Amino acid sequence: MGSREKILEAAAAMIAEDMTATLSVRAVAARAGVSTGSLRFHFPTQRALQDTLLARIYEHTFPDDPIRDRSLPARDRLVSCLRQVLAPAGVGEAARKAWEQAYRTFIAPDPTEQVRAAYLAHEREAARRVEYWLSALAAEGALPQGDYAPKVRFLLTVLNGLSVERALPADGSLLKAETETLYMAVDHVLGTG
Amino acid sequence: MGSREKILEAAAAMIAEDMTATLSVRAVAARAGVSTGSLRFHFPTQRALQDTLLARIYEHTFPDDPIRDRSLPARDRLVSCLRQVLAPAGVGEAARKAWEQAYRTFIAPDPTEQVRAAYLAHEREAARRVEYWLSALAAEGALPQGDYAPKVRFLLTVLNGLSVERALPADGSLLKAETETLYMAVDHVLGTG
DNA sequence: GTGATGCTAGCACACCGTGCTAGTACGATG
DNA sequence: CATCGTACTAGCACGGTGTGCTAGCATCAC
Repeated sequence: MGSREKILEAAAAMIAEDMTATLSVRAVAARAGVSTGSLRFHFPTQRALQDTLLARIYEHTFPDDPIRDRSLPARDRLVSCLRQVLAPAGVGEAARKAWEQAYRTFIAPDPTEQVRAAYLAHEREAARRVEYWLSALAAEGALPQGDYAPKVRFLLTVLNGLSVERALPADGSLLKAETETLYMAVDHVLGTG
Repeated sequence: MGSREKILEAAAAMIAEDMTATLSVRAVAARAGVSTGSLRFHFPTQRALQDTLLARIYEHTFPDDPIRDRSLPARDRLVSCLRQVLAPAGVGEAARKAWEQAYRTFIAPDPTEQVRAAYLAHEREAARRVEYWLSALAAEGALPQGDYAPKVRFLLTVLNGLSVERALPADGSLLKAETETLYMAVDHVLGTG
């Protein structure tokens, strides 16, 4: 097995064991039984490693991803994927229950290291998914390539806002407002607004 | 001037110059002309610095109606105004307390008509302020006139997301992420992105 | 043989946040 | 006056991060 493959396998294993793993150069290299220099050769930047790994993971789990269905405009696909992230937030009564759960686990208790780690795992997982979608759309030219981190954070913030608004009382049509807001956020990220 | 004040002033200056600045321990200490140990004494963790600075910014920048001050770009003014809405959300421990309050009053209880009305009053008040700012900016041509409702809802959703993220554990720089996200939202609304 | 190329190993550098210790200024207390 | 405790400052050390660089080792073409 080539070094490149050993590296990817080690990194995947580390991610699988602990979702909050940071995948540092030295840790991955050691785990793979490879030198840092070798890792650097195959993945010139740490970002490259993360990207390749991310693509590999999602390629494996979601062979036919809606993000790749080119029969729809990019913005529609991204919105649909974001809704997927939003889905566990529930609606109506379920949304309130979901927020009760979230509040009790992440906000109410003192932020011990354990609480922090648990939440950051959730957050990072969501970020990974969003980042993957953005990179997939960037591959087909729907948005410029580069550092997606700010855009990812932006979208996650919008999702957080929408999810809390699902638990709060609302006056008008939640669906319409939510859809409009989602498209605004997506249009900004894709530059299609 | 005390060290603590010098540190906060230096950090504020660095943020003002470049909103994407990272505010590392040594950079801030050097800029303030104090040692890293001294900085550590006043702010035991880097997160503490960020939180106090954020709080300082919010309490310090309270011009009565900055939206009409044409000496600043429209986007800066709008961001500054939105921060005003975000201010009651608090920072750090206060943010968690604030969310406890919000949760207990608006999410936890069954949404009786009274609860609904109370929340909607808040929401409408916030919406009114945002809409006022948008119309003021539209009057000077910073954005097209028309129906601001979708844009207002969009901005309020972003603010909701940011406020809940203040109460949740965070890994990186809250200040930087929050500023970037605010500017993204504002740039989209103003079409300046 | 002689290079050129692909890959590996490993060190060096410049950062980062944080812990720790020695030292200084100063007011309260004996 | 002397002494102690407290508030503060300075600065180093440690372990962590990503990245650049050089030297070495195969393997193939000529």
